[in-house]
Amino acid sequence: MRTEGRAKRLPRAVRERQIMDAAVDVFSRLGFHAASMDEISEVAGISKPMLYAYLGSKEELFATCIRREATRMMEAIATGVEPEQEPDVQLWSGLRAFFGFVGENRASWQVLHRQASTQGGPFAAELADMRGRAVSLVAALLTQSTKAPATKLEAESLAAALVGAGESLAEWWLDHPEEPAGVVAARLMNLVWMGFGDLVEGNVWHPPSRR
Amino acid sequence: MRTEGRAKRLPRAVRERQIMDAAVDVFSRLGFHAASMDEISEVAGISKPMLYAYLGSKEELFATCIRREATRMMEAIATGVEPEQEPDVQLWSGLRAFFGFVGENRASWQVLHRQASTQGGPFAAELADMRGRAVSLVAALLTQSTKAPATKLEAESLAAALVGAGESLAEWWLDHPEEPAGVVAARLMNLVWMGFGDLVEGNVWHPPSRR
DNA sequence: CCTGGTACCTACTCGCGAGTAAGACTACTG
DNA sequence: CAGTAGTCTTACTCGCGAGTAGGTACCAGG
Repeated sequence: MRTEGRAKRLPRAVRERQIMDAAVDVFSRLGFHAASMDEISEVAGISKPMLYAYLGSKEELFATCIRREATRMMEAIATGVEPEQEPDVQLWSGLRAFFGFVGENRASWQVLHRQASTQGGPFAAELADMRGRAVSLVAALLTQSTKAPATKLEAESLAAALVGAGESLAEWWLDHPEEPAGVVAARLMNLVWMGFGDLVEGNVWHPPSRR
Repeated sequence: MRTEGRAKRLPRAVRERQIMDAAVDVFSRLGFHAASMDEISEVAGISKPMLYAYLGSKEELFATCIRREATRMMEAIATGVEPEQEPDVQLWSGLRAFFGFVGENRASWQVLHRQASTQGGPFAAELADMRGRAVSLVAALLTQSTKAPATKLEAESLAAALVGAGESLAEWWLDHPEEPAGVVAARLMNLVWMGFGDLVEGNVWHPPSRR
């Protein structure tokens, strides 16, 4: 708890990471507009001019946050899924990785999705870019697994719906933190793979064996 | 296009509706924080003190907007679905009513969902309340249609997932306005009723006969 | 034609937050 | 022990937006 005095001298790279962490924290709690550069600098443990010297304007800082967190998340998902497995297993791994990331990085998800999507301009574009990558991933998975003659466009739109459902469920999850990640992921898996039509008949999907 | 001069004298009730319409418009375009009372008053065609005299502070005004739009939407859905039909048909009607409303009232949906959910405090509570009503509706539908021994809790959570998926798809739709409402609704219907497992086999859901 | 009440206005105050000017402290390099 | 490059600060300016004081136009009923 420092309140006064000079901050310890640190190399630029380290300071920049501290500042980014503070920024993600504050943006996620307050939103872009309500967050003030004063508060970010205080949380980061430095003074405002440092902020401007290192990360530029408020908008630049926010965009940088989005890019960093988006990259972190896509990497988490990519390392969680192995391309040679069955389609449903791949989807299952992807969902678990996704919800795992969101669960352990609520702030990241907040700033990424909730904040970025409500501020217009370049921020939403940044987010849309990430979503596009996710949709392509799922679409490829679907195309690969489809036996029926489905068009590329149809796969794309279904993938978009699934990604949307995932985003939404994560959003919902933020307000119901008591549920474990695995349960939420399994719920979505069942919903999108089996459908209500099967579920009300008692047919559920489960992962093949253990692990 | 008035730019100067006095506004026509109007009874209070009429003015209040004009102001609410303007507020929904501005809040949806700019978000709560970025929206200014000056701009709302200008769009409404009156001066700022009128705003304060009639609708109170900025926060009160925003909360009033949310309540009004939430009520409008729930009514639109309720009138669209007939309780004596088959479960899947009920769901289908509900989805069409929902996406129909969102399509014809983008601004309402923006202020309702995107804005209300990002501002904390009483706004999110207002929204959560509406979502709760929607979830109960769907949960009842599911419980009624289930033959398997599903718990109430399971129905609730599945309903939450479905409502979440709907919210999300509507959200996505805002950024892809070229799609017609019926197509988006059908997509979600297929996804949640059939599931990918069926869809990749070529099994799709369709409404029973025409209309 | 006066008298009140309601709709409506111009023209402020005041705090908050983005962004900056100008300099002070530290540490390494010769 | 200079000199210099990079870190860090205090202490501002300045505009914008929430909320208000103190009126002016307009329409009743007497």
